Amino acid sequence: MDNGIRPRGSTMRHKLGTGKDMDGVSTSPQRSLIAPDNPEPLWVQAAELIERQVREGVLPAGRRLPAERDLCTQLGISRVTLRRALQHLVERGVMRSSHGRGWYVAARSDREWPNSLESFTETARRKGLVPTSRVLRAEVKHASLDEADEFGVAAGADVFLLERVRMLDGVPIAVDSSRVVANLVPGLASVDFSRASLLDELVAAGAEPVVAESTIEARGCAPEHAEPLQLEPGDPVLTMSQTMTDATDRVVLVSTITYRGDRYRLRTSFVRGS
Amino acid sequence: MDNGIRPRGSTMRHKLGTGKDMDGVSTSPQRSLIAPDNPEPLWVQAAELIERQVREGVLPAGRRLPAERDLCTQLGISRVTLRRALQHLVERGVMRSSHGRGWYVAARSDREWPNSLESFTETARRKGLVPTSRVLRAEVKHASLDEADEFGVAAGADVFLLERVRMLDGVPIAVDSSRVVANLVPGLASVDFSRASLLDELVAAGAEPVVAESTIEARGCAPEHAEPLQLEPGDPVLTMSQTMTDATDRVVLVSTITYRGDRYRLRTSFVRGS
DNA sequence: AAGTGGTCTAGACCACCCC
DNA sequence: GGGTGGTCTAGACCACTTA
Repeated sequence: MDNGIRPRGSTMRHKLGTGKDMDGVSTSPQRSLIAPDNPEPLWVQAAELIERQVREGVLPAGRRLPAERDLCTQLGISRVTLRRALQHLVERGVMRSSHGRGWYVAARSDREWPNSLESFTETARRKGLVPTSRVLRAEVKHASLDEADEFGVAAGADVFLLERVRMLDGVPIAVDSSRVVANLVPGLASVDFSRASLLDELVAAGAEPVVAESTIEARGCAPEHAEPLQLEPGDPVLTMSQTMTDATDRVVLVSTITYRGDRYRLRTSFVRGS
Repeated sequence: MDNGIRPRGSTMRHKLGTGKDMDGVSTSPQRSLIAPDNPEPLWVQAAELIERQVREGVLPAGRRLPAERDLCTQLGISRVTLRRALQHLVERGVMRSSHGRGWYVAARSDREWPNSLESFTETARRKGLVPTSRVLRAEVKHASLDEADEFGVAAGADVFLLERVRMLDGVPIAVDSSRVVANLVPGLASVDFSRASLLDELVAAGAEPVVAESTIEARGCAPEHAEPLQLEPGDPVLTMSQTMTDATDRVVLVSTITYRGDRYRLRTSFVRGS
């Protein structure tokens, strides 16, 4: 093998399968893991290929993978790269390793738990419910002193405020109140947020959140949330406040979601240690 | 450099510093990163060394690290190993990289956020408060059908039940109700849990939890929790239910913590993506 | 153009598991 | 002892940033 990175479109550097290799990871005929024009890193492609086969049931829970060194030749990648992919799948709860024994597909229950807090949309998808929104407010206003501090902008700067009732199958579940610095995403005021995702707009505008700092607490329902949530003031609600930052450390989104206590439950799983 | 792993106690393979190297990571005189008898992986040692210097202020927030290739020679490790350490520190919120520019110490605020849900003990430490416990119940009982299912044991098997009021500076904050399969940790009934940590006992018994699946919700306070929490029934409480599993997939701990809504707030930060 | 992080490789040794 | 994952290395090319 040549050293360094091969020209991504010239060399086919592994034999590989006709749909199924042994009991291991299978690849489609005529097409290897490596899509010559795929800009994604190899380890991402490898991870996606394996995860897809797990999701589709080609690799059932508990199945042992071929040995790393075998997988390497099958996929045509180095062991370091393969292990990076597998490590990624461990973090996603898809695979588990056992020193001296091998790699195993994780139990289905492990895969159903998000490794960070499950978002409203993810919950809906997992449960097969249809998420919808009713917009209460969508307007540009001037930043208060507190908001200016949070976003790191001048007080009085334009801030877009979006307040929505989030529903599952038409049943009101939560009130989402989000704020974005207006000049980060031009044209926000003209978007129909009963359908659109605020997060998608941020990503499209090049302000993708990468870190979310969250606090979660239980409170009594505030009077202004009682009507949209069909609750009495004082009834238990779960509030999650998040501050999201992009890769350049800009605060791009500040949101507070207020869930009906009896209609929503946050889920997460995490690895303990260090 | 020789190939493979050098004998960990024979070769000193890097020059290195007299307390401070340029503006970069400093190492103590007479002692390099590599403790010959340290069984920890090199990348863990490297990560700990850097994080220590960040915590102690030797590397202030925003400071740029020396280039990877320079750090490698300073620390006497390969670039792959160094990058593994740095990647680990990214996940812990200690460092950030900028393609083409360099590595930077993350803002202090980022480091104060736990990457998984902050535990009661961690909260106490962060705030400088003293965590204490009052034991309500500590007894061995027979597993109910539900408990048997959760733990994967036979109904009627011995289960240790521990119920405590958790306090900060003497103020009641939460009621913690935990269950452990009794034969996993012999002698549990004789431990004084007003001081001891149940988690520590599990670790000592070789049943260290590695994964915790958690659900979080807001409820009205149950009658039996009203007195220990000094609340009225129906007042908002935050409940977190956790199922912890060890490396061999055994369920080792099932717990429910009920926090006073007005006295506790969960904190977490996580990386979005994929 | 030089410097820096991001990706990738081939090959080595170590530690654990099981026969 | 053979197989398997875990760690580590030296060196290469690519992509972004800065001057």
